Amino acid sequence: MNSASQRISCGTATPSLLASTVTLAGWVHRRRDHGGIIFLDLRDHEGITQILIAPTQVEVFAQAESLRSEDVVRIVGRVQARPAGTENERLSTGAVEIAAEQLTVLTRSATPPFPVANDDDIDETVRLRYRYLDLRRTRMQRNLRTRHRVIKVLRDYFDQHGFIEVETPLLIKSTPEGARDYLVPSRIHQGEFYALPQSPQLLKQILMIGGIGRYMQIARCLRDEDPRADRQPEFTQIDVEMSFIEQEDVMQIMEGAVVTAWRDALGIDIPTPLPRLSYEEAMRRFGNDKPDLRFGLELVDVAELFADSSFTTFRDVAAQGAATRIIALRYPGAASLSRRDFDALQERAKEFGAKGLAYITIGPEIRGPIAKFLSEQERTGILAVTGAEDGDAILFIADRKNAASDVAGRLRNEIGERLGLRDPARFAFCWVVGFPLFEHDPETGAITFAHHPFTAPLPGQEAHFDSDPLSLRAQHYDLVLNGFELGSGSIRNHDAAFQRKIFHHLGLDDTEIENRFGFFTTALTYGAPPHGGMALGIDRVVMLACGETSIRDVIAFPKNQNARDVMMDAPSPIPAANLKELHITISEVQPDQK
RNA sequence: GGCGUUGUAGCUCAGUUGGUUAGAGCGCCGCCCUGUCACGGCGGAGGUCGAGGGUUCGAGCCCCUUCAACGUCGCCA
Repeated sequence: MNSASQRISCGTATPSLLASTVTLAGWVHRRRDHGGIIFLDLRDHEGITQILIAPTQVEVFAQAESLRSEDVVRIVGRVQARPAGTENERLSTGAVEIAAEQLTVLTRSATPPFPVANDDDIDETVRLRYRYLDLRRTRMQRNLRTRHRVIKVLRDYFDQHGFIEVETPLLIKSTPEGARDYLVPSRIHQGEFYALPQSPQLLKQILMIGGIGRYMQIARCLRDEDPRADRQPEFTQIDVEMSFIEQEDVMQIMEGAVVTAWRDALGIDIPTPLPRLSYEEAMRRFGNDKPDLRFGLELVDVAELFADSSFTTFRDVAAQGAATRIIALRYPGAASLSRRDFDALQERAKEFGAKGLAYITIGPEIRGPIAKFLSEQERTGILAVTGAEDGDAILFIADRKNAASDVAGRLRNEIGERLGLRDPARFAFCWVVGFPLFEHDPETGAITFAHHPFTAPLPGQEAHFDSDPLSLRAQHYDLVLNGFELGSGSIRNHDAAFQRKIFHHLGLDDTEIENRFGFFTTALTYGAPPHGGMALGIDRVVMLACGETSIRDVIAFPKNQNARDVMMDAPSPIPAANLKELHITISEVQPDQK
């Protein structure tokens, strides 16, 4: 290498370097070979610089002719202004080019299976198999850098607010509630298993008992459940816990965290305070405990309009009062949809769990299968409460309260999607508070916790604790963005006896409590401070910040929807000797498996 | 586990009512080209039509089974 040359990156070739000799290295982004002259676009993590290979440089020219996409080269050359009229305004380095004097091929690349030089959509399996090539592309470079900046800003924010980062172990005890655990067999202890943490929940609470005061961690969490676009077997939370605080304190800190992240990492100002909705209100207006507030189209209760209706289906539902809902949902512009379209919409509603979907269309006349049942008074009332206009359709969902809300909420999101109202460049945050403490498990009918069993109820409900547990509200708060739950938190029970009472409500006897949570209930007896916290799903935060629709696009090495790493091919069988050492025998292997 | 969509060249896709030898663009290989920047021109190679079975004189196309990817429901304290 020329010792007199200055090392620069492919993103920093500027006119200030004119006439100096520089060294730069990178990947061959593109080669434009004109026969008598060759242009190389050289790329590294900072940008692209054009290299000029002149025919007078005989040896360099001969080597450049052999270059192919993604070969790795080092160039020594002089920075020169591009001839007038040949500047490239789309490149930050487009005013200059490097006239190559030396060219060293550092590595040859095999022909890439897909183009690295653009962000065209490629089958995701292929992207993941060759993830190192995908990571070179602009999209993943940008996403991972955004991810870094968001995490960096959050770490700094919590540091400035007196939090310290504490690492918690990955090999912990299985506590078989909630999600399925990933298990790790113990070699030393035959037949025993560690679990990988679904979250550091109990550990961070014990850190509070340990006097840490303000804890945060960029924490990896592992749950053995089926992946989705917004769920991975392993994912990252920014996990927070605080002592001697109340719900409002945690919400203020976390609100500040996301607003700071958007401002300092993304350059976007989010108006504060963030809107707050009660759980009841969210379900009533949006049919969802994570409402997408980028658009209106709110759910409208119309049961009272049908109290004396000749449409008996609705009248019967309305007669059941508060246990049921009849919801009207405006679908702007849908009056022109065909019968087929509405049939498809009804199918969709049934997929969402609806028993049926009634609808009318608004125009000079009100039409639709149920129109003939509607009195003039009902028609007027419906138009008034929904605000529907000519050209709209109105959908009706009538069912038990929770089912109707849920179906209508899903339909609302679907309509918002169809109408293009879910603009990824808009960020509509909100808090949802006042969740129930307990709920019915729809399968067993038993009482289960709505969030987790360590959540404290709102104070002042003692009178109902035993008589009507389902009426209890929790000190539990969710942060929601654009219809995604970004994070969930609560004030925790810090009284050992009360925590035990909660466990009893959930059907655990003292022996089970001792076996599963004994270490924790014991810790609570030694002066646990009042405490609470929250965790934000970083992958979802960054996904939305990047305008992506899958968290796989903001994770360097994600699993596919079958929980498989297709680059490494994991999971994979292991040698019998390893199994033996772990005291494991495989009881059955399906014959079609490899 | 259920449902939906998709599966054709390395990549992105087209392929009519079932009908001769399955196509395009990009990429790849060769030749030409001195100011391009998605350089251009000429030529060429490249296919288990996801897999298996069936119907048919004949299947990329129709039927059955199956696999995979993505989306979704269940699931995700």
